[in-house]
Amino acid sequence: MGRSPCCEKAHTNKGAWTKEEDDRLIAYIRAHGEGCWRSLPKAAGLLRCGKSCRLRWINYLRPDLKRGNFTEEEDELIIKLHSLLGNKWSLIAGRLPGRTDNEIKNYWNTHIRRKLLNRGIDPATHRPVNDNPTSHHTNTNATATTTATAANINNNNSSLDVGTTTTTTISFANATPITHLVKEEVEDEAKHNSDGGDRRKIKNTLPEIQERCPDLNLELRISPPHHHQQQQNNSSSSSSSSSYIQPQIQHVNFHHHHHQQPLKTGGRTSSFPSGTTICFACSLGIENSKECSCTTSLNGTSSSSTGYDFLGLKTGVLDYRSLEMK
DNA sequence: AAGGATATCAACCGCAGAACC
DNA sequence: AGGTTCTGCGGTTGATATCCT
Repeated sequence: MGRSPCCEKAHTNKGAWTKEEDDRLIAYIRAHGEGCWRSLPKAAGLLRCGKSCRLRWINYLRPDLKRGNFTEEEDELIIKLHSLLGNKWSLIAGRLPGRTDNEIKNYWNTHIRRKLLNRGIDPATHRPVNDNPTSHHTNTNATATTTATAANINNNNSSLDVGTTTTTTISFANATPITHLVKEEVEDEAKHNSDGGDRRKIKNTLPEIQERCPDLNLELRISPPHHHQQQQNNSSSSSSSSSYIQPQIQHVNFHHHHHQQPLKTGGRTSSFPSGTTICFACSLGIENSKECSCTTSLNGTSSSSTGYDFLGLKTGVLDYRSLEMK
């Protein structure tokens, strides 16, 4: 597949941006909005390649960037997300409002890696440095892990047959040996929802999607698609592979040590046990998105103030249809 | 004060999927 | 269907700042 260079390199500036270039870019995007990066430099009167403009805007000039030092909470969130997602910086950044993937990537490489090493944790595997991979499956902890994991696979049905309401619950707590069970689902979700789509890298990081966060227990329930989705598939895709039901990740159960009250959701709205119905999209800070089906938000306040789109519900990477907190 | 080592982070590069034609 | 373009991603580089001797 041939491709032309993204710009006339001979006529473009490189290196650090000047104040004037920044001003031009900001002014242009304010007037015309983002997008069409290839044609933007010329239209904005910049001697830069489109990619460079995009990067400058996204990583530095965007008005919603937070800047400043990372907080301890952000540190810990990055560590947890990295333990789940690996080097998927854009996904991690999607859960840290005001932070960019580049910023987080740099921060990881310069600060957090060292921080974890000082704690005796391998930043690549999130395991103790002296816990070599070959011994992992044979030590006593690993045995216990396997047992616990098996117990956590709560499969209501032995198969994923068409027409059944099979749900498989996978707990990420102690979930190392069952990584392969969710690997396919996450990869599928990621490849459908990742904007840039980079399966090459997803493959590289998926083996790391396993429990390394002792206080964040993520459970995935896998079951056939929702009824409405099947209808959608039937109507929109004449070449649907009806003999093959793509398993769906249905639930994420957050078992957080400090949050014992249940938050059960179903579809776009969720209900507290008391019967209070909340909008799932609102509860996750995406009340203005197309996912939002209500006009009110949790507790009458804009949940976007939380800023978090935890686990990709905004970006759609992990398009869980319901969320359950225990 | 000098200069070498190390840390930081903005920017670049190449790749790959999506979208378009 | 296949070629081309656009876009976004993660890895890497290199300029600058800071620290250390």
